[in-house]
Order: sequence, then C-alpha cells, then structure tokens
Amino acid sequence: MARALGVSPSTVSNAYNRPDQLSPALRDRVLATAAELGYAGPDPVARSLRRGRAGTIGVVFHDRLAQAFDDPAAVQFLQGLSDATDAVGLALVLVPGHPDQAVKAAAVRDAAVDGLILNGLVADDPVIAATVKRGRPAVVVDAPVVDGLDFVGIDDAGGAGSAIRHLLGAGHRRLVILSFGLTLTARGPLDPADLATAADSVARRRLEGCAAALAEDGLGWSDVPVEQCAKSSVEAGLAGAHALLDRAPGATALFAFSDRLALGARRAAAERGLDVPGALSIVGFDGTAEEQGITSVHQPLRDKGRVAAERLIAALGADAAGPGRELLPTRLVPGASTAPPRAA
Amino acid sequence: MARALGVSPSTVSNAYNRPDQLSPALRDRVLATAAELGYAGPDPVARSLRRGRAGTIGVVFHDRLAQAFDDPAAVQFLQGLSDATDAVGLALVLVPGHPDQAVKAAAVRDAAVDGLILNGLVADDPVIAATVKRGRPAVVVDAPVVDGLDFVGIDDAGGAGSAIRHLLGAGHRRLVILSFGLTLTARGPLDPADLATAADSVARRRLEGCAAALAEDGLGWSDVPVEQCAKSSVEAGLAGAHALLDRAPGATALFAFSDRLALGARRAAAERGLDVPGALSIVGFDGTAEEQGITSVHQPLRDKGRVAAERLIAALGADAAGPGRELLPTRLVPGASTAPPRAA
DNA sequence: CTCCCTTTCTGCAACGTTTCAGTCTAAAAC
DNA sequence: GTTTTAGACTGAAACGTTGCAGAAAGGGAG
Repeated sequence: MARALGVSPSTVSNAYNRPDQLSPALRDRVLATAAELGYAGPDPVARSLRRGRAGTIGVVFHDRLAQAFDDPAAVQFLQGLSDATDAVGLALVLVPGHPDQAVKAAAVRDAAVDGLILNGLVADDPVIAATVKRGRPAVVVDAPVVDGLDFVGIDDAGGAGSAIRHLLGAGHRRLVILSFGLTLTARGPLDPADLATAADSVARRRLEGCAAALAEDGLGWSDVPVEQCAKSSVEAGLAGAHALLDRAPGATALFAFSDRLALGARRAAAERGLDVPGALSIVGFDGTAEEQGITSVHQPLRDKGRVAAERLIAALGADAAGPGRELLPTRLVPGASTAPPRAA
Repeated sequence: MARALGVSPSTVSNAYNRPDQLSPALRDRVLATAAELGYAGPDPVARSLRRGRAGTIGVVFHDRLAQAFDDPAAVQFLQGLSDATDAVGLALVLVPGHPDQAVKAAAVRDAAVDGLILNGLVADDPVIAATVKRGRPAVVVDAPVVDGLDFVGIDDAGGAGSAIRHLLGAGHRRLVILSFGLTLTARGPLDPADLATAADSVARRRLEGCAAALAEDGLGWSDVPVEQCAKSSVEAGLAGAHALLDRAPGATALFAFSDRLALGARRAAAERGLDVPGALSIVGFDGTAEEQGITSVHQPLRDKGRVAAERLIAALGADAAGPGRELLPTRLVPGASTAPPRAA
C-alpha cells in the first residue's frame, strides 16, 4: 500500500494480519490512513503468491457451465461441494467450459486454485492430463480412475445392473440402452467390440453392469442395441431414443444413463405415439426426476459432492494420506414410467 | 520455473506466451525440459499479480451457497452469468457464504477477482461496503442501488403491482403478503411506518408496488397484513404463511415474493385444510414453479444473469462507460393456484 | 570494409505481499 | 550504574511472473 504513509510494508501487513505485533496506536493510525487513501487491505493475489495458496478449489465439468446448471444432477453435486467448502471458507472456482477440450485444458492450467475437482470426464479428455501435470491435489468424480488422483464415485455397474434386472424382472426381453459415449468423441450405435478395449468411463462401467445382468437371463449385446449420446441433455435423449427405436421398433423397455436422457426418451416416445409405460417402459439414472414420475437409479449426488470436496480439503492439509477411492451406493427408485410389457 | 535449465526466466515466459520471440529450436528445448522437470507452465497466481488481472469474476449471494443451489431462481441466474463468462473464458468465483455477514465481507475482500456481482443483498449488508471499498468494478443485482456501482434489476414495483391487481381483479379483498425482510435482520410482521423510512431493497420496492395497486381499490396497509421472511426458502414460507394466516384467518389470497415462499405457503394451506385455490389463492414471484402450477410473476432470470455479467465484463475493459442502470421486465403468468374467492 | 538492421536472447525492475531475523528503545532487574 | 528483557518496529529476501530496454551475433546493402 501507500508505504508513503511513513511506516514499513511489514508494519502495514502486521496491522492487518497480526494486531498483536504492533501498538494499538500505530495500528489505528495505519488503518485510518488506509481508509483515507482508499486502500482496501492486502491484495489477495499478492497474498496468494506469497503464501503459496489461493484459498480456492476449482471445479471442472464436461460441458459448458450453462449446460451444467441445466442439469439437476450437476446442481445437486455443486450443492454438496459448497456444503464442504462453505464450512471452511474456501471459494469455489468454476472453470469456464468450452466445446474444444484443449481450450478447457488451458483454462485448467490457468486457474488460480489449490486443488481441482473433475466431474464426469472421459479418460481421453486432455483436461485429465493437464490436471495431472499441474501436480496439485485433485479429486476425480465418477470417472476415470487416474493413478495418483483421488477418486469418488458410485457403484455404476451395480446401479445399471439393478435397472436392467428391474426391467427383466417385469418381463421385458426387448431392451434398448441410451448410454453416454465411451470416449470423448464416440456417439451413435455402440460396437460391442469397442467395449472390451475402451478406457475406463462411466459408460463402460455401466454397460458392463448391464451385460452382467443381461447374461443372467441369457441375453447379450446382439439382443440389446445401445446408442451413445454425446452429452446428458433432454435434446440428446430425444434424438438418441429416436435413433434407438428406429433400429429396434419392437423394443418394450429403454434404460437411459441419466434422467435427462430419460426425459428426452419419454418425449421421443410421445412423438411416436408410444404410451409410457404401456408400450415402452423407461428407466433413468440419477434420481432427479422423481417428480416427473421416472423410475430411476438414485445416486447420492449431494453426498458425492460433499465427500469429493472433503477429500480434496483433506489432501490440501498436512495430513495427506495419499489418494484413495470411495464408492457411494445406488438404489433403484420405482416410478410411474415402468410396467410389465403389454403382451407379457 | 527451474531457470536452472540454463536459459533466462524471460525466455521461459516467452516460450509459453510469445512463441514468435524465440527460435523454434530453443522453444522446443524449453518445453521438453519443462515436461521433464514437471513444470506445468507459468504459475497462474504470479501471472495474475504481474498482469494485474485475475481472469475471474466473483459472485456473492445473500445466503450460504448450498442455499442458493436449492433455489431454481439462483441457479438460472448463475446459468445466465456463465453464458456470458464462458464466452470470454472468465472463471466464476463463488464467494463462500456465511451466516455472519461480516465474515462474508472479509471473504469478499480476500477474493482474487477482477470484478464482483452482488446478488439480492440488502442495503445494510456489510458486503456492500466491502465491495465499494475494494474499488473494483461491480454489478449489483436486484438491490440495492449503490452510488458508483452498476445496477441490473427488474421492475419490482410493477411486477408486484401486477400480482396484486390479478388478485383484486379476481374479486379478492382480504389479502395477505409474504415479503422479504426490509433489512438484514428484519422479520415477522411489517410495521408500515418502517416502510417509509427503510433503505432501498427488493422488499421495499415490491411493497410500494403493492401499495399503489391496493390504493387503486381503496385498500391500505391496515387491510393487508405483511409478514417478512428472513430468506427465500420453502421452510420460511411455510412458517411465514402460518403466522400470516394466524393473524388473518379470513384471508382469501396470498402474494408471496418468491416461488419458494409460495410453495411453502401452499404447504401451510394444506396443513390447515385450506384448498388452493378454492379457499386460498396464491401468487408467487420468479416464474420458477410453473410445473407446480403456481401463478407467478415471471422474471427473466437467465437474462438477468447474462446482462449482469456482460455489464461487468464491459466495465472490466477499457471502454468503461461508467456505471449504469438496467431494468428488465416482468410478466404475470397465471397458473392453477389462483381463482376468484369462493364467496365472491 | 563499414554501417545498419534483424533476429535471438538476456537482465533488470516491478507487481504487493509475508516472513524472519534483526535493531533500537525503554523499562525492569540486579 | 550496568545488564537483561520485553516490546515495537524495520529491512531484506522471496514468492513466480512479465515487459521493456538492450546486448550479441549474423546478414545484407552500400
């Protein structure tokens, strides 16, 4: 600040940070002239540089931010994050989204944060590499599992399996699946051969869970068409469900990997004159569309956010226990969108 | 970075920021050793200090962050903000909330941001003073109007008036109002005398709009009880509506200053065995509860966020046009929660 | 051969703090 | 009257950049 005040910079610093280090009289004088000069206290950026920590946590989403705010699942996750960060006074930095992942990776490099939370990415996303390179503590949420980084997720395979078993148990045999992409760019029909070689992702885990459940009833990928959607939005679900039902007109049940996709699928069904659940049963994922009556695999989104932030905060502290893995449970919540097939 | 590489710091800086300033060969060598040494590129904090800008915009809410994520109105507003910030690659810093406003004011002082967006505060909130003192560009959203700061809001008085007129037009005469607090600490029954002397706030503006509309039908504050709620939550609405209906058991219509309060009021009505809209009509504010059938004064929340961010971004640039005011329109959207009073 | 210009790289200063090791003064202890 | 000690304040260094002025080297024009 205006050290032209006549005292040393150290004294000004002490006036703000360690009142016990100087006489009350001088402190008052410093504060008074500060007010007079319009000095608002130590500059946060300079302080961060000197102290070596920013007092912030960065959050990265797969899509643009506006997209994330459209998804109740992301909002609940953010709520969980803020539960933990508010409690310790850390600010949340929302890293700007961008369709070009390389641009977003640069944004990650340039974010003034002490740690990062990566939400719902795919293994080949350059953001992952940028984060690892950055060398700060980070928590990967949902996917992928990365060596050296903390991980918080849910039982994807089990959750997906429970959805499939729910449908099989109701008597469905002609199923279709509305999945996420196995990679950053993958979309459209899934080639089962890709599944075996694909890197870790939410889609892969859930599809494996599906396969296991399907196998119990003697079904396999040749019986169940899968469509990959690039993002989790109602629009993507609408388009994907149409593509799927074009390929398998006789399908009686659809499992979507998110409630937003499921909502899109329901719209597609309506556009095709298919009654839900009469002609088509729909199961979603997340548990964020209960009010809309969608049967869904519920996951503890807010808890997931809280746990992720807490892990990161712990990693930021001295008690660095090394990266760990934490899996949260899922639970199928039946709604009005599923029923036994008409011609059972 | 490890200038021990053998080249000067400037060269490293140029390797990252101005590739044209050094030979491709040397640049490659720098980048290679950087990768080898685990150097992830220029430190964002040091860069911010040197360049004088952080590349971030701070956002402050009245409540805790978790509270904001619970409110669809706040989420839509954030979505609008991110529409604008994503486009220019600015990060959004969510300043941590805290019940003690003084603590939050300190958080505002310590946030490494280029500008601030203040959302839904009250004039006596110390966060305002801290922001003014900070001297950075800032946009106040909704309230209060502050000298020297940009302002973006809606036509509160007009919107509130349209709600009252809607109810009066339907034949209601026994109205009650579920308001926000006039000050940081105000809650409970409103003393109309306070209204005249209160500082600028959303509550004050809307109540004045109500008064004008009521006066058109010869009604005044002695006819219309008002309850102030400390926050905009369903729980607060529930408690406030009960208090209000205890005071005015014969009320046939209730106007709540937010949809969350309105939802709470509907719950209170249900707990009292009052049919909505048969025995009690309810009007909300925001337009975020259309799906729940609440008649509401719709406001363009996402646009409001976008406009606020755009104004701030403009103020950050060289083209500082000086603070301005921008008012967005509202529009009453009828729902299933209002009807003429039973004994018209 | 000289002069000037271009390319490529470097050194210095500054951004605004905080920390640590001191220095100085004045009061307390002996 | 001298030594201790505590209290109050300061100076220098460092945090990691970037921008600018300038230096060294090489090439072309005259």
